[in-house]
Amino acid sequence: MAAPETRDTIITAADRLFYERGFEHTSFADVAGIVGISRGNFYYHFKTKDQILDAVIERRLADRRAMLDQWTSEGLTPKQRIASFIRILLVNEAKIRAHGCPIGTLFSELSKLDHSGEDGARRLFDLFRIWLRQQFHKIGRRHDADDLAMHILARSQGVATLANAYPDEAFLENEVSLMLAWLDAIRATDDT
Amino acid sequence: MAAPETRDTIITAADRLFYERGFEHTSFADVAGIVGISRGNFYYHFKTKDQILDAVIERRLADRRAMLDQWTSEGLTPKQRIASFIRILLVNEAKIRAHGCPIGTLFSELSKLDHSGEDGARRLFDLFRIWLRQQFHKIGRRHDADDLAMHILARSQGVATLANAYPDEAFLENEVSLMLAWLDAIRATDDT
DNA sequence: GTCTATACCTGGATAGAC
DNA sequence: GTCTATCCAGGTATAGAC
Repeated sequence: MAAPETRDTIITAADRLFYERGFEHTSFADVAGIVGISRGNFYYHFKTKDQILDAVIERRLADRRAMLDQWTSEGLTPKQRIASFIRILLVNEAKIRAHGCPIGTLFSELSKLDHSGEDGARRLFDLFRIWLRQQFHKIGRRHDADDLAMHILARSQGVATLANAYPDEAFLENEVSLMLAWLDAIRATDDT
Repeated sequence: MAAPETRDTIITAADRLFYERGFEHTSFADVAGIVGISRGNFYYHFKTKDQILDAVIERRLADRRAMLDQWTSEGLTPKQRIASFIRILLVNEAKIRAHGCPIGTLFSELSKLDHSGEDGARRLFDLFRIWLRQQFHKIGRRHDADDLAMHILARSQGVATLANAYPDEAFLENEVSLMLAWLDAIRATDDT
């Protein structure tokens, strides 16, 4: 039963390196070095680099899904749940300043590679988009729930990008406050 | 006098490919193929790949600077100038849907490579940030001009990222409308 | 399941002829 | 200024021993 453990360790290491250095810039040697196995052994667990990417995306999907599920089952109101989403920027502040958003930067990279994994990365956006849409729907914003979801997703992405470009400034905290204020001002009435 | 032309053509081709495929994923052979020269000839014009990157960044800086200078000298009000900035998203809509923001995606990539060019890419953000700050300052927002500049920069970045992820949706136009409405509501009074 | 050794290719970079 | 030929490093992937 040692194999699954190694496989898991590889995914964890690859997940980290893909985030910190990017997918293409990360080599098998890099991952193998961290895991402490030989490059040859790698191919016992993953046939190609794309397979590791797929596994990393699945891992990220599972992680995020678990997080959203927890918020959903915690007895929070929909608004409080959306606030939790916004506060991800604060919880992961140090990493975002250093490497940007793990979802946004991965998508951006794969998009340029015209890589098939682009679809996988988009599923990460979809996960949040659909979940956010549901929350806005519950608030009563039935007609523009998706627009609001996309709006808050975009704001988060932009904040992550600029926080990465200007990591030593108070910008990130300021913007989170603005987003929470925006959320607070949301009323249970549709635009139309 | 043929040399400068070739050099210029190389920069133009590299600029396009770095945007469409990313810096690292673009090879000398790719650029040479478009320009129509041999790989060897390349090194007469640029000693290293980093030198091409520097030239591309300088080119982008000059292009954007010229655009901002034009708006500044066109007799527009500061608000109208900021609106012009926001409408970049519409002017370049097709490209943004296909490849994201040329500045944001370049920065994101170089950031992960811990590349020295990261500083160059940040200068592109700085160019817009300082210019936007000046416009908000002229409106009368002396105390939070920089915050407002960063806010609109971040919004633009986020919109570009998500428009790239969901290119076939009306999202981009919706968000531009929201940003213009936000701008319209700005009053000449400081927060403090 | 893990190792070493190695094949093979791509891509950056150099040398030197024209 | 442009070319061809070539070197070399790094990276994916395979073969086969242990």
